[in-house]
Parts: sequence; structure tokens; C-alpha cells
Amino acid sequence: MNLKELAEHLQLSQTTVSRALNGYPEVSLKTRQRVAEVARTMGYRPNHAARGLATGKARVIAVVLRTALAQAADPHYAEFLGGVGDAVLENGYDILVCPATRESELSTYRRIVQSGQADGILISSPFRSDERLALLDEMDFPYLVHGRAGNRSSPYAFLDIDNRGAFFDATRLLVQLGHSRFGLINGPAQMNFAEEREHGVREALERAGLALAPDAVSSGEMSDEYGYKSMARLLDRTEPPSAVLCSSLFIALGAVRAINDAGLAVGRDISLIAHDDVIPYLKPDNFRVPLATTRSSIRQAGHRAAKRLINQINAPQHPLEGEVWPVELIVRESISTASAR
Amino acid sequence: MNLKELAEHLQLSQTTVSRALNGYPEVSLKTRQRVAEVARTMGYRPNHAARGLATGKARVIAVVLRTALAQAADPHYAEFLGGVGDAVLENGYDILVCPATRESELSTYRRIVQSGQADGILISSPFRSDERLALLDEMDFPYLVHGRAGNRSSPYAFLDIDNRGAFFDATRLLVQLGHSRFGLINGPAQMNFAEEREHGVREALERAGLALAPDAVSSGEMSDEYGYKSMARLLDRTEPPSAVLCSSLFIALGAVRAINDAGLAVGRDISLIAHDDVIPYLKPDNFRVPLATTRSSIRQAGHRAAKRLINQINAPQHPLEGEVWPVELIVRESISTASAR
DNA sequence: TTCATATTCCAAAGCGCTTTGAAGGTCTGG
DNA sequence: CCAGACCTTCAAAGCGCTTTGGAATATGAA
Repeated sequence: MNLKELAEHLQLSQTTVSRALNGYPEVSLKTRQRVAEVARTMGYRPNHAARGLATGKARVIAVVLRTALAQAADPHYAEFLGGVGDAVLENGYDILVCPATRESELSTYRRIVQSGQADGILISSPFRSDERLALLDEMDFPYLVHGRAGNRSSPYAFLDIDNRGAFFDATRLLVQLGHSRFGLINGPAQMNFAEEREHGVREALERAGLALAPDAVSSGEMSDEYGYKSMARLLDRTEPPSAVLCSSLFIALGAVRAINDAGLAVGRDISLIAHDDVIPYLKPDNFRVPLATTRSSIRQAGHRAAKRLINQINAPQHPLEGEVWPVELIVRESISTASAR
Repeated sequence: MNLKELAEHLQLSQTTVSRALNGYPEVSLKTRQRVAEVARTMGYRPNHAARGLATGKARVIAVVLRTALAQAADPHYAEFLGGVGDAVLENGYDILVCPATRESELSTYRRIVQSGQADGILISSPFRSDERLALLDEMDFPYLVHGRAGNRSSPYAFLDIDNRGAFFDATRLLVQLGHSRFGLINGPAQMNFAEEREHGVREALERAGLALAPDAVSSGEMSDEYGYKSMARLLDRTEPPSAVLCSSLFIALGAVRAINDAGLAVGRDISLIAHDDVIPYLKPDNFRVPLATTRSSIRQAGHRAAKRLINQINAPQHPLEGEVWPVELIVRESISTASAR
């Protein structure tokens, strides 16, 4: 069932049918309704490739998935994609997921652009210095970054949360509670957000005349296991920290276990604040000792990011801009004054 | 940079260039190499829509994402998608993710088929009775089911794990260890796998002359929170179970917390076995008391499912068949004999 | 009635690729 | 030297849609 057949069936030309279906004004209401009706009952759907070829648009936004880094498995990424899904659904787009190894990554971006498979690209978890942006700039292709690239001068489209401010606030609160020995169990070192968070912690400590010991901060993929090991190592130090910040709830999961295994109690012996991306199946208030968090919904971020990218596709002349979301600090029982013990 | 320009640049016809690039035999090695070389240096990539229009193939496999059910957020689903990504990468395909609400779901499937956006569809988590399969059958479109549909007579393509056998084995082991009061914290009731698992438990108990109390089994989305509540309710009964099976590690996470909160110990007071889909950031041996599991990698399943679907697309005449993977039972310290206490 | 203006529709070109059918060129054997 | 076979290349059609430019019909004013 293609347009030609439908037009024949309607005793109309392809032009008129196409216009009727696409809402052009130069077709009468009566024919428009008749066309819509028949198209529906006959189950006509325009061929996507043909339409794409004629219009130059794909109505698709693309995302490159780093299989080597097992990015797909990252629960934060999945939740982000869920938000993207919500947004594209509202706008009649689809998501093209293009897997790539680390070696094939850049050429995959190039392929997406040149083959016209997508109208825009969403870039996640930029590194501190990220060559992907330069590539897309050079090819003049719409993109939006979730997070921020470190070394950029020209304006570009991004959506980020205030990682530095969040960890600054959290640290300052702990300082105010009298803590002086800190630990930070951070995300992967090459990620920009991890660096920002560390900066936030250091800034808050410096203002209080304190410092973060070099071996009191660790970086790694944000898993339960990594959280356990990192916390265990922190507790093994001669002067273990009394306050620890974690970059994700999964890390906190392991960290809590390590604390308990050491015979200590979260909140009483060790104050813990973790970043919460708001993952529906893992909530900080469900921890044995409810967890204080810096909170920002990564799903909402996905939604907003996709929506903005789609706007950008439709209005390429608009200037590109960044957007930084504030992060809530939520106090729960996992923190207390340092003197409590 | 399109084919025409490339051909002009090469002083060849479009035909020859196209054939050279696509590996047809009727072009000499010399020209083939010259074409490949120039295409590479000039960065030529065929337009995807045009190629799709001409060939009728999209080199894409589609997946429908139920945003209403927040499926994207489901860590199991994300891990499955990761496996799919590995497979499509090996075969030069991409993944099209089409979000849909519950109401728009079927029409989304219809759209994918009729618009030719994809060459095949992967269906996840089928319900016990699933109308999606009938729809795709009727439209004669390649698909493969991850899991099994309940009520089917004709052969169809699926990949499933032996849920029933896994939970049968796990239960039988616990029976052999002397347990007689059981609990089951299952996944969503309408899912086929959940029903299969319950069957497995019941079968094993019946053979031992035991039964599962009606209120000793619960169904719900597989989250930490749900696991906690379900286990708490089980422990509240006048005769609490001494052995509990959980449908996922996230459920187990909450269940363990509930057990501890009740002043009991996993392994000693309550024997626990959970199903492990092998999620890299949450491992059963990292639980405080390492968790006995029924294990099957959902990522590998995704890989195999996508690979089979692609084969099916390329050889449509092949008969459709199902494939059921056995599940490993892995004993760890979370189970012990019932008489231990 | 007649001309100008809207309104409604259409034929055909074009998007960039693959593929068919045919033609030109090269090589072999007689 | 030529016929036949093969190798190499090409022109053109076609995939299903959108869109341009124009034609036909209906409407209103003069």
C-alpha cells in the first residue's frame, strides 16, 4: 500500500493526497477528511526511506552507545534514555542507537551525519576534552551534550547539572557539622562530571582551611563492588575519614556494606552523602539508614535534552546555549555531627 | 558528496562506482581499488534513505520501548539492550528504539512494519497472552521474542531461559536441605517468566508433598523497595518461611535489608536464592552474605537474540524455532539446612 | 456575459541509490 | 583477419515520497 495506490483508490493525484495528509492548506476540508479517512481504513503509512529521501529529514535522533565501556549497562544511562524516549514520543521522533567500539566511535559519528540517518545527535558523558564535539562542529551537524566538555571556548548546546555546586554544598554542610577528615568515592576520572565534583569538594574544604588527602579520593566505574572496595580502603587508613561523599547510589550501596562489615554504623560513625540520579528501583530513603543525597533526576534531564535538541533541529538559526540545573541537597539520617562519637 | 559527484570525480559511471563499493564481481580489481581509495579519502558515505529506498532494506532492527511501564529504567532491559548492541555492531546494523505508551504500542509496531524503518523487531518480556505476536504474524514481518508467549500453537522464533527448571531446581535444593515453609517474591504477574517461575516452585514442592501458601507469593516490579516490603510481609506471618526465592537481585537487595531489620540473618535464619541476570554493577557474591543464585546472562541473551533475528532477516525461508537456555544454580552462603536453627 | 481572482487539483521533476539490459572493448581460437 | 566469448563499463529505469509550477474549475465583481 503506497501513495500511488492510495491515490488511485481515491481517484485523486498523488500530490493532493500527499498534501492532504501533510496538512498543507491548498486542499479543501472535504477532500482532506476523505483522504484521512480512507488512509486510515486502508492502513496506509508513508514509506520512511522515501519520505526521508524527499525531505532530507529522518525524524530520528541518534545516540552512540559505547559497547566497550558497557555504557548500555550503566543504570544512569538507561534512565537517561528513558527520558529521551518520553521526549521523542511527544515529538514524533524515534531514537537510533548506534553501538560502537572505542576505535570505531568517531567514524560512527561521521557515518550518522553523512548517511543522513538522523537529524541530530545526543552526546552523553563527555570526557574532559572531547573530540566528538569538534567533529560535529566541523560537519555542522546539530548536537546537544548531556554534561559539559572541559575545554570549550565557543558556545555550544549542553544540559548539565551543577555538579560542582552540589558537592560543594554537601561538603560545606559536613564541615559545618564538624567533620574534618573527608573521603570521596568518585566516578571515572576521565569524565568531566567527576572532575567537577572533586573540585566542589576541594573548594569547600579549602574555604574551611581543610584539604582532601590524595589517597582519600578514588575514581572508578560506579558499581556496588567498587564502592565496597573503595570504602574498605578508606577505613583501612590510619586516620579514616568521618565523612564520605559518593558519586552514585550504587557506590553507596557497597560503601554502606563496607562500613557495616567494619563494625561501624552509617550516620553515627561515618557520615555519608551520595549523589542520587533518581533511579526508580533504588531509592536512598530505602537504605537501612536513609541516605542524605544530592539529587537531580537524570530522567528529566534526558527528557529536556532531547526536547531541546529537537527544537534545535527545527530552528537551526537559533543561537546555541548551555543550561545548568541546580541540585537539591537532601538531608537524611546518614549524616550527623562529627562529635557524636 | 553523493554518488554522482563521486562518479564524476572518478570519471566513471554511477553504476560502476556503486558496484565497486558493494563488492559486485563485474568490476575489475584495479578500478575497485581506485574507487575504494577515492571514496575513503573524499569521505563518501551512501545516503541511507536512498539506499533503503532502492534496496527495500533498512539494516536496522527495532525495539519498542514501553515508556509507561518505565521499561527503559529496568536494569535488566538495559543490559539486554547492551547485548543486542554487541550483536548489531558485528553485523553492521543499528538499533531503532521506538518509544510507545501502552495505548500507542500496537500502532507503533504497525508503523515500524509499514514504514519500512526496520527489517526486524525484537520483542521483550512477552505477556502470558501477547497480541503483538499475532499482529506481526499477520503482517508477515520478521521478529524474535525474548522470553516465551504463553498461548501459542504454531512455531515461532524465541529465545528464553528455563525459568521453570531454574526455580524448580532451586526449590528442590532447599527442600533437600530440610526447608518446608517457602516464600516467593516474584516479578510482575502478567509476565510469562514470572508465571513459569512460580510453576517451577510449585512443582518442586508438590513432589515433596509440600505447598506454597497463597499469601507467601507476591508479584510486582522488581525493585529494592518492593523486595523490602514483600519480605517484611513474609516475616510478619505467624509462620514465616525459612526459605525464600527472589526473582531478581534488586528484590534480594531489599529482602536482605528486611531480614536484617528483623534481627535475623541471611543464611542462618532465612535461606535465600535469587535469580541473577548477571548485571555488572550488582554482583551476588558482593552481598554481605554471598547470595546463592540461579544465573543466566541476560546480556548474552540479547546478543544471541539479535544475531538470530538478523539471520532470520537474511534467510526468511528458514523455519522458525525456539531456543531455551539452561540456568545454572550457584550455591553460596545464603542457604543452609533448615535445622541449623 | 466577461474578466479577474480564489480555490482545488494535477503532471512531472527530483531526492540518491541499486539494478537491469545493453554496448563497447579485449582476448582467444580457427 | 574474423567470429565468438568474456570482461568491463554505461545509460536509464525505478524505489515512494515531496514539491514546484501550472492548469482547470469555481467564485465574485463589473
